Amino acid sequence: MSVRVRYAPSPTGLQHIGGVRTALFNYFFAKANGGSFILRIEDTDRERYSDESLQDLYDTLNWLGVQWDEGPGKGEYGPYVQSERFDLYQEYAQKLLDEGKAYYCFCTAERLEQVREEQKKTKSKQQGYDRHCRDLDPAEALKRREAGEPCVIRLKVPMDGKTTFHDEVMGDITRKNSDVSPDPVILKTDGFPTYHLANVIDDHLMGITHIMRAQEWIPSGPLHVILYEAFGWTPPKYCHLPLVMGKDGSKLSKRHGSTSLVDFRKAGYLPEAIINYVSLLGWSFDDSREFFSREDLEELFSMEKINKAPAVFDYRKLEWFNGQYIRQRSKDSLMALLLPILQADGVVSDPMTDDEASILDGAFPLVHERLKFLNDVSEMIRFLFREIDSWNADDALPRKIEMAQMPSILDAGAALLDGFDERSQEENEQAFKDKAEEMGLKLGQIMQPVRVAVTGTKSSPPLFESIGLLGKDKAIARINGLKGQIEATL
RNA sequence: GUCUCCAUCGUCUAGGGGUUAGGACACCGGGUUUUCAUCCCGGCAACAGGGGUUCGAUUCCCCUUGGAGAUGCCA
Repeated sequence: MSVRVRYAPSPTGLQHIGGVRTALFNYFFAKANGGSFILRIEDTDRERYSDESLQDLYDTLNWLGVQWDEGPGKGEYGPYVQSERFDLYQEYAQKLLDEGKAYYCFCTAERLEQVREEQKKTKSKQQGYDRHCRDLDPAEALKRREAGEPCVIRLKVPMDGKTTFHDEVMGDITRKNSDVSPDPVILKTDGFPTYHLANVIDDHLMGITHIMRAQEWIPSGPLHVILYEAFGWTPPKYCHLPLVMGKDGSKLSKRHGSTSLVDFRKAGYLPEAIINYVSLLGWSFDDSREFFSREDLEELFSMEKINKAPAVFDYRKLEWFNGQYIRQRSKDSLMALLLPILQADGVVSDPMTDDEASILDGAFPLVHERLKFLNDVSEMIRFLFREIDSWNADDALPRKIEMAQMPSILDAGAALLDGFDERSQEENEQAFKDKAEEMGLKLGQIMQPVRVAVTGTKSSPPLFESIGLLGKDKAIARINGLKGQIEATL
């Protein structure tokens, strides 16, 4: 039987690292086994549902290059949106009702709240619902329901015995039935199913062979098995993925930093960096290899190498991957990403002028080696396209130099640029060295003021290349500009 | 509280009854270099603790400790 796995997100928020990790693992597992990856939308929470979340889901998967074999509007097992399967759930819930495996419950939210309070206060061992309506006479209950009294349907969880399910990663997991959530709601007042019901029905009907999801679902594993048994179905295989944690060891969330994929996208991360890094959260290949493209993973991913312990999300390593992948990108493909950023930041015009295009072309190699995030590009090369309004004189001031010496150093720098175009890179460097020596300075003590004057910052792409791109006249003008600014303060 | 799960460098991990416990990020040092990066070289750094089993445990078992997750008409 061929592998069929699914990613079944709830469109109630932006796609985040945890969800994407689950999606990716499912996707890779399907691909590596010649199976199908199914996308199912679990939009049963009508309160929290949002169209934006749904759009974000599609955007994110597309950005990552993850394509689903079946999903909304595509495939034989549809519909793949749970709200469109509404009637199906009624039907199956009714079946459980008819067989005495589920029951109507008329308890109000207030009563439930009270029960919970009481349990908390008395430190009762019994947790959750007190099964108040479990033994209502079914005929009586039906009458009340038909009279319009709001109600839910709850599953009758066996009160003794135990339930075991096998997890491909964890091994056997057993829970006493008395410890399983006591009679959870499977159909809500609004007629929509809860996760447990919808999930089990859909996974069964869609022929899902492996359920790969985060470990936070382990506790409801036995409950789901009980549901499968109630329907007389065989549960699929389970594979619970280790949780992704923040630095403090709790489940990764917004307070740990950016977690949504849009954030990463906006911050200038490359999809290949995210894919590579995330694939290594709870999975590994061997003792040395750590670079994997999406295509590699589609081939190499294996369930056996998933590990059990939770993984802390390390932003620094992701950054490092991002830098690596930026350097791996071809000029064209990186430019295609950089140009819109430069335009949005007003560094170059839209469309670019010929001048800008040629400067940018020359600046590319400089930037390629230096970029960690795509978005850093604007700050890095703005000075090549836009004038500098004012300088930070302290930045320009080298160690062991007085501000009063700066005008003469800057003059020397400007003078050196006079013959800049006629000299080679090496000759220019030599000229600066000679001049520095002549003035009793170290090379850096003349380079730094000039660098800050020309680029506006202490750290910049190589100075001579920058001046070459900018044009020596502009460079000289900036040097004089900084000099003027300093003189005004002396 | 209760239930379940987990436990190798700070982090991601490899390994597995006998290894100098390997790699990567981060960090520190050095080299290249006009700054910043890149790049190269080197270093620091781990089997949570206690019991077993065994000739021998980091590896297998148990306990303790620590951590996490779940305990919703959210998924």
